[in-house]
Amino acid sequence: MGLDFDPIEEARLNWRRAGWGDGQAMVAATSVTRAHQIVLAEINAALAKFNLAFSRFEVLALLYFSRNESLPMGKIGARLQVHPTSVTSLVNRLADDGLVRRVAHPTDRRTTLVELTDEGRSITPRCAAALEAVEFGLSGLTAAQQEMLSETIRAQRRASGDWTSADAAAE
Amino acid sequence: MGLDFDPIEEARLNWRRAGWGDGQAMVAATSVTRAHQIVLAEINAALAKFNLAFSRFEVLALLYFSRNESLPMGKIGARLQVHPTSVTSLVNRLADDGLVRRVAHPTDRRTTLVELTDEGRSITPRCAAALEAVEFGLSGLTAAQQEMLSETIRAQRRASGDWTSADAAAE
DNA sequence: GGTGAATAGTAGGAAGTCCAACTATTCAGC
DNA sequence: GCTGAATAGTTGGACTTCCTACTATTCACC
Repeated sequence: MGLDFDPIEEARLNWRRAGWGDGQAMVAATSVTRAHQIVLAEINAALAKFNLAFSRFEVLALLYFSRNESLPMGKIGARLQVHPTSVTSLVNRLADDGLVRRVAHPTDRRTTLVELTDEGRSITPRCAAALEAVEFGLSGLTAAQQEMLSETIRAQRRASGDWTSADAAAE
Repeated sequence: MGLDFDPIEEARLNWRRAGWGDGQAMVAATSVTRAHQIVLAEINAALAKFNLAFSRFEVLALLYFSRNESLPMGKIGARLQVHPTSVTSLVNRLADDGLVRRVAHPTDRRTTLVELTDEGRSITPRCAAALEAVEFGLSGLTAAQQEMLSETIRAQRRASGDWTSADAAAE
């Protein structure tokens, strides 16, 4: 906020001056970190009136989209790519707020299903509208820039093995 | 891991199907979140042997680059764009590990200076080399892609007021 | 020069994330 | 069918982040 220069550009100059490299990867990684910070802050501000944070909304949206509005904990973690303990924590808080409930799996007693409550089902589209209204914190970018950002990161995600290119059989 | 489809592309389809919008901003924001997750995980893995996390390395690098290898807490927060309480927490842990120390400001008794210890000074370039070796977790991208990513995010950062374009007076 | 606003930093608390360790359940193979 | 490996979740702890106070100090202005 109070700076009169781009701090990341400054870091690149310092990095080069120290002979640590061209600073390109450093700048890219730092930019990603900062972009995440910006996006998360604006998203959370938009969701504050619903008493939600982005990660919790992601769980609600995932359930909303799924066939029976219910999914096992593990599936949620795999889809959102978060740690099992994070899923436990998120579902705990969502359940505290009455937006989801835990249900026993009919055949596998190891598995816990999470399903939307009526309140969860009703709040989810309203949250989505609030997020669309602020363009997920990315209103500083044109549609083309948003697209380019997504595509570039997609290359990185593919390289990181986020998914296998659909030649393989189903799980 | 484990998925045979791109979960973000899947989310875009669901988003459209529900009539919530074109999903472009959602995909971009989700991509940024995931990119941050990937980058942070790889960076932290590279720094694990130094018992550091990225945010702590950022503090060390900033001090390393500054004139007297010391800065006020507040300046650190402004440069790294993190909350004052985060700076307190980071400096606490760096000080616990003997990499920095707190020093009283000579004239302003409100201010606390943070300066590198000998150990901090010696570890910093070695961490930088470790990060360059893994390209900050972005080795899945070409140099051109890294550059494009940085430039696109730069537009968002400018729109978010990360800095004022050097026309304004100093702070 | 004394009062009130601004500034610098810290403390306590909530949330999110990860890890390691643990319980419970299911499955595989002899 | 029994034993051991694999799977599903949870618990407790560490770390990072932010927020809302709060203390201490400095500055601005009457």
